Amino acid sequence: MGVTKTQIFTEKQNDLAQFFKVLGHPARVAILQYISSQNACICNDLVEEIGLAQATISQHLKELKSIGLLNGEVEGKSMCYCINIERWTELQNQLNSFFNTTKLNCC
Amino acid sequence: MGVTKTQIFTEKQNDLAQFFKVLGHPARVAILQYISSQNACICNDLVEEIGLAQATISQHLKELKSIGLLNGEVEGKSMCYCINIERWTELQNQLNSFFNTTKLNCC
DNA sequence: AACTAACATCGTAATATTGCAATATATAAT
DNA sequence: ATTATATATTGCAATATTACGATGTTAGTT
Repeated sequence: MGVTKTQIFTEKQNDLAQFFKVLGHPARVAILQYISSQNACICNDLVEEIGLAQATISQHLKELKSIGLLNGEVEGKSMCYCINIERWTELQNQLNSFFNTTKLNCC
Repeated sequence: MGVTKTQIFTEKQNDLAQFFKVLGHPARVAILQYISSQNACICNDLVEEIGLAQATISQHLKELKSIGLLNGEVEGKSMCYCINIERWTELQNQLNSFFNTTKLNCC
């Protein structure tokens, strides 16, 4: 086995979990924090800043892009990655909605 | 390889990522939602409700416990799992803090 | 055109996760 | 004491993730 049985869950549950999963790696948390601390961002900075190989950083960036959290623009021979504000806010709301609607019944 | 290089990240980054990671599985999202929809909860219900084997559910519950999100009390021959309200709120705040402080600079 | 810089992608090794059957444990019922 | 029920743990197979070297690709430089 080893396959997550996505088919037995709702689309919302899968989406939410997918989003959590992408944020569930310290490198990706660090990447988001670093990008947000700059006004612009060039991937090569990240390699030095984070301390992982270029290929690895590129892979993490891809995952962050996959949930729409990052926009990438070509800028000369560099890439300029930045946070997609709309998506960022949307995800924060979705997440708070999950936390709030998951009511706090206790036995 | 295959090991996450936790040592190159801060404790906060690792903690936050760990928390996201635990929530990053649809079964665990579903478990939290189901528990919250009941006043009490018995694990056996979850097996029928979620549709995974008992061993698998037990494993997911263990991970949710590992970040302090669930309390488990013995109740007769059953277990009564419930959400740890304090921890729940604490995590929600931590998470919003991450979203808010990760400023929205864009290029 | 050849060269360089900045990524992206591929291939692969190491490790982690998922899921379940089998088994262990603990409590209640008979 | 034996049996039944509920949950935890163990062991294992299948798959996913992480990390990186090697190689591709694309855009600027000489």
